[in-house]
Amino acid sequence: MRLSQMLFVTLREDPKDAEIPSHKLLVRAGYIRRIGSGVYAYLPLMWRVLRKVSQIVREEMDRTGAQECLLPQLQPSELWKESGRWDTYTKAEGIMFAFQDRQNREVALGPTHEEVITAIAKEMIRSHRQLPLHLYQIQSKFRDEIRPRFGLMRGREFIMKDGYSFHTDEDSLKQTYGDMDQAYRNMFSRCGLEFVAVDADSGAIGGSGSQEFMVLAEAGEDEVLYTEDGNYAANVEKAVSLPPDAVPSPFTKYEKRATPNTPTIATLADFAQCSPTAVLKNVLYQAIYDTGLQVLVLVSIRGDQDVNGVKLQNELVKRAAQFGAKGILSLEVPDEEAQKKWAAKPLPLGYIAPDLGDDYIGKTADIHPKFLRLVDETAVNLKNFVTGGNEPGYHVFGANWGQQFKLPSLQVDVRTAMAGDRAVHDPTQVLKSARGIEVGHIFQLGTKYSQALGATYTSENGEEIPLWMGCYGVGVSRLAQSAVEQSYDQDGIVWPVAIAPYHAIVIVPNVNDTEALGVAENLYEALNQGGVETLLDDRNERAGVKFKDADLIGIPYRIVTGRSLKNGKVEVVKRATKETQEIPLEELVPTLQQWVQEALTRE
RNA sequence: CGGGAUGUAGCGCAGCUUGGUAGCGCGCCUGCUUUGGGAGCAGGAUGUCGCAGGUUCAAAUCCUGUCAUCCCGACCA
Repeated sequence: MRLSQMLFVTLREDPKDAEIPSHKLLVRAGYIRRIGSGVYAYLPLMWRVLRKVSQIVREEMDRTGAQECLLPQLQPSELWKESGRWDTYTKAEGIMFAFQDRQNREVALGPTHEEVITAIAKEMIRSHRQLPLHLYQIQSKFRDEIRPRFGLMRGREFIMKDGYSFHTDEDSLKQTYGDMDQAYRNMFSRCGLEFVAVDADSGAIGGSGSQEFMVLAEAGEDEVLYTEDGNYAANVEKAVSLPPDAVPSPFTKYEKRATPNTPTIATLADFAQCSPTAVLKNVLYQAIYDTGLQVLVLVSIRGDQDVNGVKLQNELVKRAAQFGAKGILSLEVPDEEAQKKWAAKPLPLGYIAPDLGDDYIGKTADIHPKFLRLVDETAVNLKNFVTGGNEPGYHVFGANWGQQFKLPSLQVDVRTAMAGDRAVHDPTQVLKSARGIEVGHIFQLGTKYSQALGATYTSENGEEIPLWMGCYGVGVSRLAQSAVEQSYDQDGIVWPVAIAPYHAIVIVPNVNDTEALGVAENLYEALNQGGVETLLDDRNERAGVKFKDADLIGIPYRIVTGRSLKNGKVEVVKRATKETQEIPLEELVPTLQQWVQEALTRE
C-alpha cells in the first residue's frame, strides 16, 4: 500500500480521553477512533492487525480439530430464559443489551454464545459417535459494561473468539481442555506476548475448573498472585494461600469492656494493645437472590483478613436452592440507605458480634428473617478472641466458640489471599503480586447448560445422557491492544512482527528525487512479491515527518532509499532496537524475507 | 449507581472570576523557498461556544435543567 493513497492520519498530541499508553498510541497512530463510549472503529491498519491475530487464533484452533462457524448475534430471549441466565444477564449484571422488536418479542445482542451453541448441539448431536465436537467462531460481542475503559481493553462491542466443545464424559472434556491450554499458549506466544496462565473464578459463565491467560502489564485490571517457583499462579479472585499465623490472644478471661471510638480493626487493635489476628471481625452483607428475596449475611473472619467478594458470592450461589433461587442478583455491603429499608433498629456498626440478633431484621415479605451466618476458616480456630459487643463503644474480650458464641455450621473459605502470604503447595514460597490483562479464559462447563437446555446424546448403551461441555474464549481486540501495552517506546508502537499490520515500510526521503523514488518503488514491488508485506511512504513530506510516522505506527523494518543509494545500498532500521545497517540493493529482499521468517518462527 | 472532572474550529487548549458578540498552537488549503528526525515565509478557509430554557439592552461568560465523554469507586464498618 502506498501511504499517499491510504487513509493515514496521525496525531501529534495525545487524545484527551485516553489514559494508558496503548490507547493513546493506537489513536495517535491512526489505528482506531472512538465512535461512542466503549465503541471503536477499527481503521485499515488496525483491521490488518486484527486479521493477523485472528488468523493465528484460527490456525491454532484448527490444529486441535476445532471447526469454525458463525453464530447469530441477535438472540431470542427464550434461549436465555431456558438456561436461567436471562435475569442474571439483563438485571443482575445487566450486561446484555436487550430490547423488544416490533412484534414485542424480547431479543438481545449476544454477549456470549453458550445458549445458541447448546441449542444447536441439542438439535444436531444425537449419538456418541458424533463426539467429541468442538465449534468456534470469531466475531463481535456486545456487552453493556458498567464502565468501558482504556480503548479496546474493555469495550461494549469487541471482537472475540469463542469456542464450545461437547463430550461424552468428563475425561473427554478434560482432554480437550488440556489441548486448549496448549493451543492458547501457542497462540499467545506466536503473537509475541508475555503471558501467564492462572487459576480463575468461573464467574457468571459457571462450571468447574477454569484458567485465565494474563498478559502482564501495569494497566491490567486484574491482580495475579504467583510464586517464583512457577508452580502457582491465580487471579486474586480465586487465589488460595496460607494466612499468617495468629498471635495468641492475651485475653484469657471473658469480659465485656468499653472500647470507645474503635469502629475499625486498626483502632481496636491499637486500643486493646493486641494483634489484629486476635480479633474476630464480623462483616455484614446484603444479598439479593434471583427470586427477589433479600438475605442478610454475617461473615465472621479473622481481624487481619479481608473477605473476598467473589468467593463469598460463590458460596451464596451454592446455597441458592435453600432459598428457592438459582442465582444471585447482587451482593453488597449495605450502606445507610440500604440498612434503613430492613433494619428494625439501629445496627451497632463497628461493634457487631457473631450472634447479632435476628430481631435486627424487620419483618418484610421479601427479606429472609434470619441472618445467614458464615465463618471463614481463618476464624474457626481462634481462641480467646476479641469481638464486637453488639453495642456501640463496647467489645468483648477472651471469647471462645462453643462458650460465648455458637460456631456457625457454615465454615467456608472466603478470605482474600494477599501478596506476602505463604503458598499452599509449598509454605516456603511466598505469593507475589502482578497486574494482568485477561486475554483468554478456558472453562470446563460440565453439564450446566446441556441439562438446562436438555441437550443430550445417546450412549453406546442407548441411554440419554447430558453432553459434557467446555468453553474457550480469546479477546481478539483486547489482545491486540495488550500487545501494544507490552511493547512500545517514547517514539511509538513496537509491534511484534507476527501481528504488525505490515512487516516493512520503504521511505523515500525526498519524492522529488526521481531516482530514489524509482528505486523505492522497485523495492516496494519486489518485497511485496517476495511475501514481505510492505508499505511505501511516497508522500510529499519531509524525511523527518516520515521517520516519525513510521516509528509511531510501529512497522518492524524500515528501509530508506537515501544517501547510501550512491553506493548501491539502502539503509535498513529495526524498529525495536533502532539498529541500523546498510544493505546492498540486491540483497534486500532475501534479507528481509529471512528476518521475517525468523521472527515468525521464533517462539 | 455514588463521587470527581470536562464539553469552545479536524486535534489539543485559552477565554468564563469581573457579561459587550471568539482566540492560540498543531493540522488543513494556495504560493514560494527548503528537503535525513514532526521546516520557513506569505496568504487563506474553518465555530449551532454540547443541547434546552431563563436573567439581561447584551450571554461562551451568570442561573436552571438536560445530554455526552473521561477518571476514581462501587467490598470490610
